[in-house]
Amino acid sequence: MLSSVEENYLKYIFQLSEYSVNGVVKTNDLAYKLEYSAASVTDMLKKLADKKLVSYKKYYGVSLTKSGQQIAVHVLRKHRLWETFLVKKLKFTWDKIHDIAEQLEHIQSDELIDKMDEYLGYPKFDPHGDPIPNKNGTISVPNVICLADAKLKKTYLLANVNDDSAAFLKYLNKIQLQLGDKLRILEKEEFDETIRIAVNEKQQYVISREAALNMFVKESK
Amino acid sequence: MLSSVEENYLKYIFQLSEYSVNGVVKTNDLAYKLEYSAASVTDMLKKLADKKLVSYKKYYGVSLTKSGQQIAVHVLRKHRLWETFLVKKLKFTWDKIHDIAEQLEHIQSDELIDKMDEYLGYPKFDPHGDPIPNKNGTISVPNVICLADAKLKKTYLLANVNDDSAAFLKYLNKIQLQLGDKLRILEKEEFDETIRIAVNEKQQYVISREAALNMFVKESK
DNA sequence: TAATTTTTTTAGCTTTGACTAAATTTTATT
DNA sequence: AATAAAATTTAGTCAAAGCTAAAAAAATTA
Repeated sequence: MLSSVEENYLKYIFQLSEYSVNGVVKTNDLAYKLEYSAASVTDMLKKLADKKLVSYKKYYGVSLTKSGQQIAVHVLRKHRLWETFLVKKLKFTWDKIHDIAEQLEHIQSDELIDKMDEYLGYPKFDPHGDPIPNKNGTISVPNVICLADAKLKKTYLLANVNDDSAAFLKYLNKIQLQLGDKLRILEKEEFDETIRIAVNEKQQYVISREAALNMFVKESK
Repeated sequence: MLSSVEENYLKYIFQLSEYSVNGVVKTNDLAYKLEYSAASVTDMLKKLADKKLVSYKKYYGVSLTKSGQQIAVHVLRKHRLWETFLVKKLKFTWDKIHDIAEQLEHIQSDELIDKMDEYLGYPKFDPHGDPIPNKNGTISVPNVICLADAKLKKTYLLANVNDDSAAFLKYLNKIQLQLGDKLRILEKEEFDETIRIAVNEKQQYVISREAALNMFVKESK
């Protein structure tokens, strides 16, 4: 069984490798992310390589092995399920949950996380809009993007909402927004990250970042 | 901020001190409980004494200071709230929750535990029938005992039930048991820990240990 | 290409919190 | 009271996981 520290290394290697060439992560980048010295990171990478969780080549970089990736994805699954729990059940605001989930993700119990998944109704996205890997480690990467990431002037269809609270549903109702509706991005305000949209080429609304994070859209052809 | 290891020491000192004279706990007893060597325990006790969390006298024993006790009770509160959550919300059986709660009790976030308390409806007892300290650290020690601990031949009044699941309430209904009813303990079966009771000097029922753990009684005068 | 800068690794140190073996203190027994 | 046994502490070791400073390799620039 791995320590939480080892789990953390794997998780961050995974996250950095998503934006790197060939999944190879540089020692310094990882050190920066973890806020450790590069020397400490080098040490740990050698240990993880001994355990066959990463392949590490001196002065070149590190990438996850199959088993290393499985563990990383499992940690990510735990992290995102806990975040979902904190927001959906305990009514935390989405900006306060990261540090707590950072601790909770290292609790060791498969039964716990599976029951939590069921309790939450097998959510596909966490409160930040990130996909939650399922029990087998597959991450649904549908061709939808979070409305918060939508491009200016483009038109999208509302594909998914990630909040079933009464308040949110009421809000959607109020602005007459339904799954399948056409959304055109008219303006993105840098200051408070609100988004002005036109719904079905008719009414215009200003959408807060909180709301946008719960809405997922696909490109309209 | 204390490490989980330190928190654990304080928790176990507290628990052992409840059954000791003057709250003084012996090094060896603590070592046995923690499954560590006595030498390791001595080491840690010196460190905890430096931090004014315990008073420790060589060859004599250790007891908690005021601040040490506050922390111990807070850890106990977390442990018991998490156990309650696991049983009430995630439908764990009461015998599987200890090891998970042992990990969860060290998550650091007051906001989390207070929201959890609220979410659970401020329960007073955990699934094992142990009292849950409140936010201020006061442990309600009502003059009730768990039915599972009731003495043979004695008569009690049902004072409290610690399970509001539909199934349990339906069960209580079925055996026509209500708060305030008189329960006489007719027989305690060693083999499976079931208890045979007479309700209001009339019907007799065999109560399973699971059920008895959720029922709290006070002595009938 | 040679020199310089940046990145990465090596070497050696620190703390936490375990361990065993030996020494000491306390308790129990003759 | 003297001795034996049990409990506890001291001393020294180890692994995990961090650190800094110095050395080495790679990348960049002159």
